[in-house]
Amino acid sequence: MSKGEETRERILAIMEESVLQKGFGATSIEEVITEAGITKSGFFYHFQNKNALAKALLLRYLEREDVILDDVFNRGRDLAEDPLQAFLVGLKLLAELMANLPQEHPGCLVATCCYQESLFDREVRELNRRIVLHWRQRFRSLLEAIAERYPSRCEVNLDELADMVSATIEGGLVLGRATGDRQILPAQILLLRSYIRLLFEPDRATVH
Amino acid sequence: MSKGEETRERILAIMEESVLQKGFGATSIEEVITEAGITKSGFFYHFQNKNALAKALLLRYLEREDVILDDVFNRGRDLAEDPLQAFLVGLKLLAELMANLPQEHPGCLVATCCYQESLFDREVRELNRRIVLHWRQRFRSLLEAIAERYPSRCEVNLDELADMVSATIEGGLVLGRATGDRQILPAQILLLRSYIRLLFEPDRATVH
DNA sequence: CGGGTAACCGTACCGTGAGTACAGTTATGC
DNA sequence: GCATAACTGTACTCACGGTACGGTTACCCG
Repeated sequence: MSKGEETRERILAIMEESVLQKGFGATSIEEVITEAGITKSGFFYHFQNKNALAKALLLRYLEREDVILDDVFNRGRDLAEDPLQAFLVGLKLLAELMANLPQEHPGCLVATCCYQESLFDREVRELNRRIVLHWRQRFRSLLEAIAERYPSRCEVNLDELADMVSATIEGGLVLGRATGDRQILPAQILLLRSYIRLLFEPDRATVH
Repeated sequence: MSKGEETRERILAIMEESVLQKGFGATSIEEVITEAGITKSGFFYHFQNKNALAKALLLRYLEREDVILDDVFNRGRDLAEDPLQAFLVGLKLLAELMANLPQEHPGCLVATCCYQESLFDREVRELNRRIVLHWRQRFRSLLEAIAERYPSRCEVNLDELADMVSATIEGGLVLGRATGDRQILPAQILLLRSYIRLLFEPDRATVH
């Protein structure tokens, strides 16, 4: 990594932490460059403006999220070859991961962007949109494998069900952030898990 | 309503529309007072600062939300006396309501506040927290009536299940906003409804 | 109908933060 | 060792939140 890339990465890391903690609008360039040990000119050498920074941040975030989700659901697949069990394990691992996040868990950058729309240009919004559709695709493919093997107890659209995973995470983050209760997000993921079980898991007397 | 209250209300209405569309930080006092036809002095006569405005906005929002939710779930109760059926009808009505929102559906002020935290003081954040707990209470009481009559197929915590209603709405709003697809939110509410059915509805061959 | 107060207006000002301009400087990699 | 990348420094502009404060208008109440 060249020196330039290194500085750029440092800016992004500092920015991300602050944005997730305080929001995008409330994070000033000045405080970022102070912490990064550079000057304003240095900052604008790397990023045209705050918008470009947001875009880079979203891209970086997307990649990291992908790695985390890949990891969780791949481990699920390793532990159980059945697609349903694999997904359920993945959700449980995800819930555990979210429960053990270090202090003040971060929100989601996508949601942050959502509620700051006018600060960003069309390109950023389009990127935001693509991320959500990417998540849909990710979860849909897992759900398709499940639906192929197990009939669902209730007719559901797989795209919508895939969105439900994202929506649960986003919703759980909002509530967790609003209340300051970090257990809400993992609890919501486990409720989603329970729904998936009721939907696809073959009959038993009563599930517990 | 006195002239002062009228102006205050006008400010709040203009502010709310803009905040839901563009976010809190991106809505300037100047543009609000221009649209309201008053001066800066006039604005600061009514509100100490932007924070006080946010607080008033949240309170107003809470009341309106309450009216809407009361209406929807009371109508559910009127249409079916069984608490489960009443809740299911309420959810369906809510989904319909959300599907038919006029253009660019607004986000949620609570979520907006969540992702702008540092802009607000402790009082606003505390208010935000209380709103979420109020929602929990609201849905919990409906769910308790259901759980009393119907055994659940799967052990669930009623507080968490109550939160799931809020989380579904918040999550659906985020996704809808990010993608620009207004159908996501109602679809998510219907999925939640399907979960409630699977959880509590007595056995039939297959639910459709 | 007079007066007091609520509901503003006008003007001038400050601090902060985004962003621009542009010339100069240091460091790095080939 | 030299070109270029990676900055620094200084000096602005503009928008926005917020303050200060004196003056003005409108409304309600006795």
